[in-house]
Amino acid sequence: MTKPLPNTAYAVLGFLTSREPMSGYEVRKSAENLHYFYWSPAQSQIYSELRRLAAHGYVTSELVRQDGKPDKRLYQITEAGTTAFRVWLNETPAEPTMMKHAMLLRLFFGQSAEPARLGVLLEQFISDGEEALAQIAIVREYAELDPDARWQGIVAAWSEAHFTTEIAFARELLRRLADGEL
Amino acid sequence: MTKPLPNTAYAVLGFLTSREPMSGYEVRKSAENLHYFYWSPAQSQIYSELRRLAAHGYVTSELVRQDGKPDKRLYQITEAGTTAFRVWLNETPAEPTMMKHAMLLRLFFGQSAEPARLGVLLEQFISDGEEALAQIAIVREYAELDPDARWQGIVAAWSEAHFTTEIAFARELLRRLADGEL
DNA sequence: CCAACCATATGACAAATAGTCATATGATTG
DNA sequence: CAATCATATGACTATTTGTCATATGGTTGG
Repeated sequence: MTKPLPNTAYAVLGFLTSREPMSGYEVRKSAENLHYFYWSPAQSQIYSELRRLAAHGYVTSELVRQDGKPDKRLYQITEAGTTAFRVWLNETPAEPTMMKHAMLLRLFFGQSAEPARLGVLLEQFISDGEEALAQIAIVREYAELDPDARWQGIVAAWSEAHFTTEIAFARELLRRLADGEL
Repeated sequence: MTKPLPNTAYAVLGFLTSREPMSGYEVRKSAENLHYFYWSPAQSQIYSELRRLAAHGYVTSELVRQDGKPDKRLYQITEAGTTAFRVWLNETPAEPTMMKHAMLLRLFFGQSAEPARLGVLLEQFISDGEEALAQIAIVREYAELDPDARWQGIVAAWSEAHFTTEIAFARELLRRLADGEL
C-alpha cells in the first residue's frame, strides 16, 4: 500500500467524485462548504493538491482554452482515484477532531483578564455564532430539497447543533459575569 | 506596534504568567491541558516558541544544572511579556474557531460510502467521545476544588457540553442508520 | 543483576498547512 | 473610464505538525 495522503487530498478527491471534470477554481468554490467543520480558511494550495493527486495518478488533467475568460485546467478522477477515495472513506478510522478554539483559549486564562473585556469578547463570539447559524441554515434548507445532498444536510444540521451549544454556553457565562459570579 | 505573534506564543506566555520560572518541559506538560479545545498536541516546538519569545524580549532564560537529571533552561516572563499577554487577552478579538472534524468530513461524502461502514466509524467516534468526556470530567472536578482554577473548570465544562452534543448527534445518526432511514 | 522502560530534558529536521501576494482576462458598475 | 468583481492559476513564506535523535538517571520485572 502506498503511503496515505492527508485528508485534504481526499476532500478534493471527494468533490471530483461527484461532479465530474472540475477546474481548481470550481473545487475551491465547493470547498467553501467545508468551512464550518473542516478546513477553516483559504486554499490557494488546492492547486498544489490537484498537482499532487495527478502525480499519484488519482486524477488526469486537460487544458481548456476559453475566450472571455482565462484558460483553465480541468481535472477528472481516475479509476485508481475512485478506489483510493472509497478506501479512505470506508476503511480509514476518523482522526480525533482537532480544534483551535481561540475563545476558549482566552477563557482558559480568564483569571488574568478583566471580566468586562471578557464580556465584550463573549458578545462578539455570540454574534459571530449567530451569523454562522444563519449561513448554515441556508445550506441545510437547500439540502433538504435535494435528495443527492442528503448528507450535506445532515452535516449542516450537526454543525447547527454545535453552534447552538456554543452560543448557549457563551450566554450562560455572560449571565454569570453580569451577576458578578465570576 | 510590533507584528502580533501567533496564538501559540500567547498560550505559552500565559503559562509563564502564572507559575513563574518554568522549563520547556514543564510548559509542555501544562499545555496538555489545552488538548481538547486548542492545540491538538505536538510540541517539540514549544522549545522554538520559547526561543522566539526570548528573541522578542518577552521572556528571559537561565541555564540550570541539575544532577540526577539533564540540565534544563528556566524561562521567566518579563514586564514586556506580561504586557503583551494582557493586551492579547483583553484587546484582541478571538479568531473564529477552526475545526478539523474528520468524522464530519467523511459524513459529508456519505453518499459515496457504505452505510454499514459509516456505522462502524460512528461507533468509534462515540466511544472516543466518551473517553474524552471521562478525561475532562476529571479536570473539571479537580478545578472545582481550587479557586485559582475557576476558569479552567469553566473551560472544562464547556468542553463537556461540546462532546455531549457530539455524542448525542452521532447516536441519533446511528439510530437512523439502523432504521434504514439513510 | 541487568535489560527494558519511564521521566526528565532539549532540539533537528521534514512534511503539511495556512496565508499573502502576484498575475492575467474580461465583464460590470458607479 | 476607473474601480471592482469573477474567473483562473500559481509562487513564496511563515507556521504548525510530526517524527526522530540525543542524553541522563531512576524504576521495575524476569
